[in-house]
Amino acid sequence: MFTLAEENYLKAIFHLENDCGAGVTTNAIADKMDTRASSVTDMIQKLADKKVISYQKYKGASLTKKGKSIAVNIIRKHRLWEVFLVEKLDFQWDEVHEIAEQLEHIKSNELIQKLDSFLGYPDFDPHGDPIPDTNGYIKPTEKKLLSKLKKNQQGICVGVKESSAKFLQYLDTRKIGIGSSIKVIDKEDFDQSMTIQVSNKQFFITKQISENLYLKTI
Amino acid sequence: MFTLAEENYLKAIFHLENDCGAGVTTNAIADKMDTRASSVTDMIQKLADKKVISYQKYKGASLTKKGKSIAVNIIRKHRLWEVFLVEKLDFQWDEVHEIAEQLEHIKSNELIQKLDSFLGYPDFDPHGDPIPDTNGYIKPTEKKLLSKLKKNQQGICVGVKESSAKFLQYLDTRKIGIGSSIKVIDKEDFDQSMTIQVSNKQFFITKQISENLYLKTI
DNA sequence: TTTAAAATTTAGACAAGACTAAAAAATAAA
DNA sequence: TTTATTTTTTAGTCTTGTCTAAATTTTAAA
Repeated sequence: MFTLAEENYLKAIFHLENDCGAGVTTNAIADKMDTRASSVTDMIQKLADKKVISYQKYKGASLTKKGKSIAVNIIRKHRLWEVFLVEKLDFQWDEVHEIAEQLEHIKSNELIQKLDSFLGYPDFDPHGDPIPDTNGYIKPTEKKLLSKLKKNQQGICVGVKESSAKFLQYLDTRKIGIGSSIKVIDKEDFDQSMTIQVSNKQFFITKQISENLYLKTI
Repeated sequence: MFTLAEENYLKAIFHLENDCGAGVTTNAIADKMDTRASSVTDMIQKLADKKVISYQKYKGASLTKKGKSIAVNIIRKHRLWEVFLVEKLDFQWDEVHEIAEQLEHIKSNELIQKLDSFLGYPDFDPHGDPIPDTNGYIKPTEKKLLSKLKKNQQGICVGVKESSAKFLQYLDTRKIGIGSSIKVIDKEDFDQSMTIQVSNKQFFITKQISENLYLKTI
């Protein structure tokens, strides 16, 4: 059985490995977990003892099969709870992350199986992230960052990379959400800023925004 | 903010104070929490510093207004989650206690308010225990232990005192549940054992059973 | 390639929450 | 009321997870 702290480290390492490839550095983890490098070293040594990560001094860490399976299960729980909060309890999509951070640590396989069924076996969470199945399988999705699109290309918004409340609220005020159709009207080479069209309205957005919106192109 | 351990102590003290009157002894708490008296002493000193219990050396502890309010809120959360698990996720009443023990510590007032609304503002949990309202008010119920009834008296089962899975399963196999009509057919003075009738069937039950079933007499 | 800077690890300390063993206080029995 | 027993508290230790400061290793720069 794993402690709350251990579970959070595993989750952080999973996300870092996913975003930046294998071999996660101590500092990267410290940064993500908002803690000190020395604390991270302590913990990854403990996790290596437990065979959930492989680790060599000064060389960074990466999840073992077992570690990955634990991490994916936590992510599965997190995303299912987010669906519950939005679909059943009428939370907004920017309000659910923190609560799901707590709920993801509740230990009961039967609970998650029943919750999944109650929610109708959803495929995606409210931010468009795929929900791993019972076996930890994550359906690969062909999604593209809005920032990668060229002038006149368009797509459907299928997810957000960042899911901070502030960013999500920014999107809300512009009526951008999962399912929105977005077209690049103009793109500035110099700073990657864009003019986009979302259902008849045009917006000017910075690179910071376009790098955090996932589209499915059509 | 209170830690998980602190919350569990407050809850235990609340229940003990409710069952046996004010001034809860160190040993009683140790017993309930399955820990050592010395650990309890450490904790109640900390809780006294935080003004959630009043405590004098060797004299036992009792909750302050603030402590009681925290304890009741945890109990409110526990019972609402139990309703959710049984009503929405189709758990049996003997399966929900352990999961609710975890869920009761999730911190979000909005979550509980929305859960309450989602469940239709239930008054009782699946074991017949009243659910405190937002202000911590617990509706007083006139319920009586089955063991207090005399021969030929009867009532409706409105709750259980103990809610261990084993006891609840015992009741299940005899088709006794919340709402069951129970009549005392015979009572043995010597050991307080009883013969009771539940919808046409008669059972022999020991004192240990009758002391854990609450009835509303009619 | 040697030096400087950055990243990582170790050493030692601390708080929370538990434990054992021993001391002190309260209660029950003689 | 004095003694014996039970209850409670204190003292000291342990584990988990964190921290700071210092030492070590790796990487980047000159």
